[in-house]
Amino acid sequence: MKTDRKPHLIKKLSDMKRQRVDESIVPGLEDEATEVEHLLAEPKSEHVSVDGVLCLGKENLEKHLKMEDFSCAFDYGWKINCGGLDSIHGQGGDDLKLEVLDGLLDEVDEVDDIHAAHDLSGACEDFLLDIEFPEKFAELEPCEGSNLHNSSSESHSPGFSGSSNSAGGISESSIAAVQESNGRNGVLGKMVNCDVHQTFWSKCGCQAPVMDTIHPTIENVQDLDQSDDDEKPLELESDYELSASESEDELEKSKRSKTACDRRKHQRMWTLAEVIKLVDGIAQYGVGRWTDIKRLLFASSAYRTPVDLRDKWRNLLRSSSALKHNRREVDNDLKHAVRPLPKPVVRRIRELATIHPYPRVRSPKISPVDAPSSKHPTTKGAPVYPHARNLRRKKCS
DNA sequence: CTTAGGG
DNA sequence: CCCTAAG
Repeated sequence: MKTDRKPHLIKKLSDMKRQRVDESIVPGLEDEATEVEHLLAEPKSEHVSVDGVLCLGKENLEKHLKMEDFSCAFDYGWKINCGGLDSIHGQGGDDLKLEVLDGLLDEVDEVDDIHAAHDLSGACEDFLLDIEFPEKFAELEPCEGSNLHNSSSESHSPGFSGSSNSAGGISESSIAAVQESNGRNGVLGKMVNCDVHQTFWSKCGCQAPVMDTIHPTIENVQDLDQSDDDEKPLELESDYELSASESEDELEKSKRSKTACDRRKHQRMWTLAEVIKLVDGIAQYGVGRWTDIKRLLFASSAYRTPVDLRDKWRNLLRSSSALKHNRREVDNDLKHAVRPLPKPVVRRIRELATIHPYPRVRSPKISPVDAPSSKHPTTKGAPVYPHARNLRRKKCS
């Protein structure tokens, strides 16, 4: 089964390379073209993908297969949870776990999609969500106290978002994460490979020809990318993950009309890590400081505009509140969802949501005269900005 | 330019 | 995600 695919991949790779050379630069592709360029030219990446695809005969094969068999996924997660953490500096630890787990989840997703027949995959996913996460987060939130902390005191307790200091703490640990995952080169390579393919095609305007049921997801690269932040030429944060429904959607879209291609161009799937980062950012800087959050936590991602962050937050609020209402039903849905949201994350979202409810018409009609009796904008306006406005760079020559 | 809101 | 209005 796996072996059947490999030739395809190899062929695809060379195929893709040719395409790139032939078409050189497609209009409107320049910036992104360089991305692909880097991907293909970068010796490291090249090596990875080639290695991943070709050298499956080595120990990679073992890992590769193991991974696809999902057993490795569990083992991996377990290792991180137990032994891996110890060797990692405490601060970034939780972040690492999150990031890694994010990738892990994605992979489980992938595996799930590929071997849809395997009940085991689903079980694994559930397990990871229900068991792994709570345990990991238990370290962040030792008790329910965090909840009180947030609702009672204006300033969020530092302990609340243990992963808040991600900006700095992440770098070391993420590297460790990458190193940790060396054994996954098989899968990684495959994913990189696919991703290049996907990325390349997406630049051309439309959906890449569906080559396989492989869903490229690589969090590791993202981690690396984000750790070094600021200026990383390797801008291939490629958590492309096309869900079944989505690829359907894409197909339908391109089928419908080619002019519709300019709208809904490339929507990047939000990874769990991103969502967590977003939540962290909101916890730190407050709701509405999208630019700040973007610059501080999403500096490395050229996409993800502040508006995107806001939109995502809006959606997160929606889903989280939906889950609040009838937990039973939605919970079930979430598990079947392509992108299940870990409960701890949902919890945090809800906590933040209670602090600053999304800009919603709270007061349908406030008399402009006596409305500003108290100057503080009730809730959302300015939660508490430690280092607020004057932080932003002002080009006052 | 940034944010809010609707599509 | 995209677009627009308002500060």
